Amino acid sequence: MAEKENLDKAVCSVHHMAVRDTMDILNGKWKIRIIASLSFHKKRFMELIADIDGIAAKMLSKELQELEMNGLVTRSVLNTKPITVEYELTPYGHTLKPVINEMAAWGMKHRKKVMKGSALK
Amino acid sequence: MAEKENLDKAVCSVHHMAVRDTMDILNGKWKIRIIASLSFHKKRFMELIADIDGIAAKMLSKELQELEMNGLVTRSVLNTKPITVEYELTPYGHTLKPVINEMAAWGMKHRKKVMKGSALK
DNA sequence: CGGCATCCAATTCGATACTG
DNA sequence: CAGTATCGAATTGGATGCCG
Repeated sequence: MAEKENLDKAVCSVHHMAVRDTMDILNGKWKIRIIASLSFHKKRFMELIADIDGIAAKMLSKELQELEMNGLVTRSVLNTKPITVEYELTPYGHTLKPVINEMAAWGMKHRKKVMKGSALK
Repeated sequence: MAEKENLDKAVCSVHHMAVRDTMDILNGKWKIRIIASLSFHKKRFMELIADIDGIAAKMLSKELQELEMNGLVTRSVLNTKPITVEYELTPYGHTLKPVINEMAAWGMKHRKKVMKGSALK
């Protein structure tokens, strides 16, 4: 029984450490939203600004760089004039889709409660 | 084809809005970690502090209050001396488990890359 | 268009000290 | 033990100007 308890603790601990690792990659206010926005199509800088309401260009730029450094997003500069830049999820970035999809599913299910919750603020 | 494109945009938009709603509830640096920590057992304030390494008492207190306001967590004061306070996920809070579990699954799969990524910083 | 640099305001975060 | 108060630091945000 003490063993079972220890196993229990170990499972819980591993689980929580894994969540922490994921959150380390997805740190910052906007990363999850950026990945969600890119999970269907590649997008240009301006499209991301329009899609992610509330984000400032400075923050988008900064968090895109961090995502790129972590290998989740690629940045492609196209030879147009004026310049065009496309951001796209890498295959590695796409592995986050199940996470994003669960979030979207939860958000849709609990939309009403979310509204109520935000009204309480 | 134009219709298909519009449908595409609509699906994408709804998906992204749902993610935004979820992130509105889970705003702040620590909420997901707190919920992950509570997803197995109810815990006391000090246990949460110990479990979520790096969090300050002030932030834990603040984010727990927000989670409580949004109906995700309950706070119970026990008549012991000194006082004991237990935090527990509500049934509503438990509906976030699939989200947390996906995060944990991703973190475990990509642990090596996460390490590499953090080394790059 | 897609940024970066700068300055400044607002918000968030964290360490320490203190209370019931 | 479970917080709150306070202060200072860090992060975030907006506005503007500039550049290729």
